[in-house]
Amino acid sequence: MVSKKQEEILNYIDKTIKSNGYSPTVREICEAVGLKSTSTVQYHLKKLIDLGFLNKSENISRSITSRTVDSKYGIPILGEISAGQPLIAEENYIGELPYFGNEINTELIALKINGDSMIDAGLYNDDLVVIDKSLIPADGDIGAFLIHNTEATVKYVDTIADKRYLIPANKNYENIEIDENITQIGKVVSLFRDM
Amino acid sequence: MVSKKQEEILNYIDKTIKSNGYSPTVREICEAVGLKSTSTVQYHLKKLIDLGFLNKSENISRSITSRTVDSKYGIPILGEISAGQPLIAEENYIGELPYFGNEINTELIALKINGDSMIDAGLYNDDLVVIDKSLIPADGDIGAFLIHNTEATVKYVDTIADKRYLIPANKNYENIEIDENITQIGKVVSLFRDM
DNA sequence: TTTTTTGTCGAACATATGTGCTAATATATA
DNA sequence: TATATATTAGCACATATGTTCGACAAAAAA
Repeated sequence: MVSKKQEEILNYIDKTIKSNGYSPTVREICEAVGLKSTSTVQYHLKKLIDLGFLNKSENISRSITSRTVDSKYGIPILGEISAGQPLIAEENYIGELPYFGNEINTELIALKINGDSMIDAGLYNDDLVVIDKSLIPADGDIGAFLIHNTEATVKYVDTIADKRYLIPANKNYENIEIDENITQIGKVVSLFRDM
Repeated sequence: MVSKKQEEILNYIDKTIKSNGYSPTVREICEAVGLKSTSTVQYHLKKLIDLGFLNKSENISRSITSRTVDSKYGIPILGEISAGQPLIAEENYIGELPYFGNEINTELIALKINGDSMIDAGLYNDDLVVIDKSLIPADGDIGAFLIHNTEATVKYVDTIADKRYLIPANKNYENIEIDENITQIGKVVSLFRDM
């Protein structure tokens, strides 16, 4: 879906916005990722925008904004995960949560808790959890996972008798063994609740 | 130190960065604050930069960054409440939480939950609750209160037999009748948890 | 193999945008 | 009142920057 070059461009844009506070120009991207024509960059930019990774205003310089970044502009909140789509696709995006940690991290997304399977861990229905995709949930941690590539869930992780399980914090739910149907999204690092 | 026009410019820049994700051009500022010459804007910009309110890279479009844009909308986080001090005294201030609403509200403060008296309501030790001082907690709401003007506490509020009580969400704690020793701070509107 | 898709380049164009200079007018200060 | 300081305007210039079009090669699909 996203080619190597496009990922490279995405990373450069994110990095630039983070360190400078404003986005790079087409020509700067050109130079940075080793392309010789600005129109090649335009070509990739258009794709990245169509995929929902970037936003841009027409004819306005340095107007690229990135959803995979960032601190001041918020953590993307994802709703229903659509199968096949990249996690941060336009379709899934339902809002934004301000970043409130200390370090800058481009790997943060937020998911809305659905149901009460984690209620004994203090995660309530409609709570928003922030997930760091760069962290792997260890035993005892709460992690976010994708089941069958479509449904997102948040559970404890633990190892029981050499097998790893998703463990709900509610006696009415069963443990789920982690197999090839389950993809790891990241570790839950914080929680936001609106009352 | 900062003239009216400069404050206006500062506000416009902050607003633009916040809503668009990138800073305005000199000409956009010009238009927005009702000036007719770009050089006048340059003049004010230079001052604001010298005063440390803004940052800017030379010859680079839309490269203005603002230092006030972050802190301006932050919610003060209060630690131990000191007796006698006003609630938002310097002494109590232990940090800042980014603002996440749409309108600007100066009536928001954040408190750190201490203990487990509200654990059955999903408020855990060390959670941060955001309190809107302009809202009065109604029966059934969770509110923040000051006991003996020194100790802050977060509890349910309810009326039992014509008397109002602070009600913990934990069977190991007792209800507290609201009397003259208890001052109301405001209503708890949201929650943050760092894991 | 032929066709389609994808990625790349170069050049030209239009305009968006920062900057510098000069002058005029207000406002404050001596 | 005379002098300095702060604010504003107008204009012109250089260049930073987004966009478009045509061409071409490599990779993938048919």
